[in-house]
Amino acid sequence: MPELPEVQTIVDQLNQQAIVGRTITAARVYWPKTIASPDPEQFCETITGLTARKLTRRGKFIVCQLSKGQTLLIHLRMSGRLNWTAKGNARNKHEHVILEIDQTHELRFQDTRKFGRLFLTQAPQTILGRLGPEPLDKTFTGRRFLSMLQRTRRQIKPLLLDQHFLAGLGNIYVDEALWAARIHPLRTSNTLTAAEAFALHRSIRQVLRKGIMNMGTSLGNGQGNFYSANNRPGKNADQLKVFRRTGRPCLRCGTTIVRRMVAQRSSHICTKCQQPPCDGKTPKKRTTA
DNA sequence: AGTCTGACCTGACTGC
DNA sequence: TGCAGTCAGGTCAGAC
Repeated sequence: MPELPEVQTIVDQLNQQAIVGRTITAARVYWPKTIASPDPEQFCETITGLTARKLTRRGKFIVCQLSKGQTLLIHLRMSGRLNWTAKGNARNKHEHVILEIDQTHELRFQDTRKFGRLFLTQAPQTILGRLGPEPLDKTFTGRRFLSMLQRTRRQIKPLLLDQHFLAGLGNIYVDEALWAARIHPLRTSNTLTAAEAFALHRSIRQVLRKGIMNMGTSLGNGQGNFYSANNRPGKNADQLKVFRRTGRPCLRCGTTIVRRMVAQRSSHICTKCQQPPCDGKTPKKRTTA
């Protein structure tokens, strides 16, 4: 669930906790599969005693540069959270990794669905290097995006979800960006006009910036919902124009928003604002939620 | 080259 | 009230 704005929110808050300069004084792993590499025992042994040098984000990864050339990469996947807490508070059953900080605090990796992964590595580029450009980076220009779109003939929605193509977008912000740019999720990437590509480029950056400003999107109250490191939900849900608005009127034209499956992902579309491609293909119908 | 499926997991929700 | 079935914001490997 956490996409770029949610991950950025967590990174910003952990930086406010002044995590940089602090030392990991112990590590415990309760669900071994959470540690992608090295093996959990080696992970605990290596990370203990290391000091945080810098905390940043790349795509949906939280990147924590540590002393001795080590880097901790955290991917939250669907339901991962980081809890910052005083040492010694009772562990909840979904907290799978605990890093003790300066013997006084704990950074806990909580993950209900257990899809999230932690990597401790001296070569983070072997993982991060496979990611596409950062959508909010200065070098990600409209022209560059246009040329990226022209190099392939994939459906635009799964393409935008592909982290190797562009890093950081997930289902929510892709639906929002496509709606804002009036582009149907089934359009083939290389059929977008330059004007459409520029509009989509603009809308991607806008929805992400707004998501960050609102400190992420939280939907409902479930276990998998987004909560920041301070245990606060994001405020972006009210700002969503199309995602999970099935059956309600489009905020631009009043047409009823529909939900369709596109590349096995639920997609929310205004069929008037977002004209389907003219190749005769009809999207698979799906019951509305 | 692009698309699709299943796997990884638990909890929330729906319908009977 | 309880149970079974379905679905969910992500990513990857492997088959076609």
